[in-house]
Amino acid sequence: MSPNKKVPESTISRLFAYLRELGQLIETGKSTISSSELGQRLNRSDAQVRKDLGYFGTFGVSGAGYDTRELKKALGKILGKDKVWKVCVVGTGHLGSALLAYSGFSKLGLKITAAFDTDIRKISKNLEGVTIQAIDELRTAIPRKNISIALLAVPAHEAQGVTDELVKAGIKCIMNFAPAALNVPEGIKVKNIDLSRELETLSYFLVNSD
Amino acid sequence: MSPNKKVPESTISRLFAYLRELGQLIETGKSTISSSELGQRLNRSDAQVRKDLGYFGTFGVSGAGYDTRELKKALGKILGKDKVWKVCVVGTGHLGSALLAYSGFSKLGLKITAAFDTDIRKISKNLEGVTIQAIDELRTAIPRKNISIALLAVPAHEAQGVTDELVKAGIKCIMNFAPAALNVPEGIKVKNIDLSRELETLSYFLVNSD
DNA sequence: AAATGTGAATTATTTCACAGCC
DNA sequence: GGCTGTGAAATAATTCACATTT
Repeated sequence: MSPNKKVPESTISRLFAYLRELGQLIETGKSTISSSELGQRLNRSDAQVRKDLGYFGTFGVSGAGYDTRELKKALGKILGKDKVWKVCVVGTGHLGSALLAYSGFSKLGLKITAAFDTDIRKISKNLEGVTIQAIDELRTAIPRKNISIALLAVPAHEAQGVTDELVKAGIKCIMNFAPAALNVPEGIKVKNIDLSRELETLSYFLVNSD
Repeated sequence: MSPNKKVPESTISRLFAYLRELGQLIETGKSTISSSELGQRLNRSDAQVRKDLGYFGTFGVSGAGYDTRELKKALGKILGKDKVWKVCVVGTGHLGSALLAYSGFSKLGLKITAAFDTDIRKISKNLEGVTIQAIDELRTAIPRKNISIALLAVPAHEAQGVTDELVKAGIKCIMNFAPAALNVPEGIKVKNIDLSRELETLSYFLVNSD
């Protein structure tokens, strides 16, 4: 019952929210939940919850709802939470360092395994248990360590160049924190997190809210 | 020619990208640009660029394209970049501190004016030029300092409680970094930045990409 | 009775395509 | 000829509504 129809990215994102909520529900001893209650907790409609789940199969019981434990297990499987993916951080400036210091990765099924920087002075320094390597080593280190995700935290003008290197090294996913539009070949996933832009959009709301 | 039709949020977000690109184009001495070239630089179609701009008026010249300087000025006005908005940070843990340390806010038209935390040991400490205040002071400090944006970087279980306080204090926008669904009254803008979830979604891609 | 699963309807967003202007 | 502005068409996402199951 894998997705035969294309699944919207927003659905995937919500499934992770459901998964997290289910974890909490289980902790509080709840063994069953309806789509409407689960939706309510996350400010979503019951229909949306059911539709989202419907992309992947049938998990509920008519009249009763969903078994929290079962659904959590099923979602975990679907979303790849039963695996651990290796991650590297590229760029160890302000943001890169903050990412390296973030302790929540293991709970997300991610493991930071390498860090790269162009700044010669930083190389071989140890940051949060990871030794910073030169960017040129990325090409060999990524396949050797079997890293599939790169967190790209370099300045905008370096982003495309580094991306090309990452692609050559065989990276599968890039989470791009630089305010730059990256070009990558088919089959490589780029997720853009442009915090500045998100912040800026608030000012539009403020201008147009009176 | 203000938005008579509802403008998609995605359009607003792209307009900021256009604005930024225009800044760079002007620096390189480009005085005119077509929708297709601007789009190309940002991996967007020419039609999308024109449609986005079309929500707010007509800025181009048939056959010639857009005057970079004029368009930049017009977009800046539309998007509220000619104003400065005051911001507070709530929660001065790992992420909150990183936000306080981020130096790019002024370029975004934002000014960090206050910081709040529940941890008594942190109160009255100075962080990046801002004195940390107790959460209870938020209620009076926000209206007094005319703060309209809150960056919410508290643990998930505190998020709703703090949000209620922020709302009472008259905040207009909340950028929520906690993995929690916030309830706010009509007219208040919440922007959710759930970095964990974004990271998690990559693992779904990896599971389903072979 | 309660709640699922799902086609159909609705709404939102993007792309197409072309008349009109410079 | 090149390029804008914009209705119309296509595509995507969400919501509705209801037949069906327990």
